[in-house]
Amino acid sequence: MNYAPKTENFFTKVYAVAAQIPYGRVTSYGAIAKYLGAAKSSRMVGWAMNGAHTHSEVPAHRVVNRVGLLTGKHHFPQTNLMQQLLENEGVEVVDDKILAFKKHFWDPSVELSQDF
DNA sequence: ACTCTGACTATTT
DNA sequence: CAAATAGCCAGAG
Repeated sequence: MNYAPKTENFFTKVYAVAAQIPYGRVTSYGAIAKYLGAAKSSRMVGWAMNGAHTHSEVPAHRVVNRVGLLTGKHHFPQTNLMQQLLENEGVEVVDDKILAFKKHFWDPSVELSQDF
């Protein structure tokens, strides 16, 4: 399993993982990148999310940076949408920051079977 | 082919 | 503890 973040294959994996984020849970770009074997390519995860809007099953609002900050909110149709969606799922968000982030954190490397 | 940019992160000042 | 620095790598002009 040495996943090389070559190209689309990497994007596909990102979408596959993001799509499996449970309701009311959140994860980070780095966590996904690491799960895919590209911990250093966390940026690519974010880049992938940029095109995730074409994938209806990819809840981009559940993906935040490592401290639970809604850094990607500006990429949503509405600036507040990301926070609204999270709050709607029971995730407390204040000032673009997820409260008790660790509590809602969902680590694919742990929750998932690491088996593609 | 080159340069700049970016939904990131870890490390060092 | 806040700010700067360095890796990272794919897309766009």
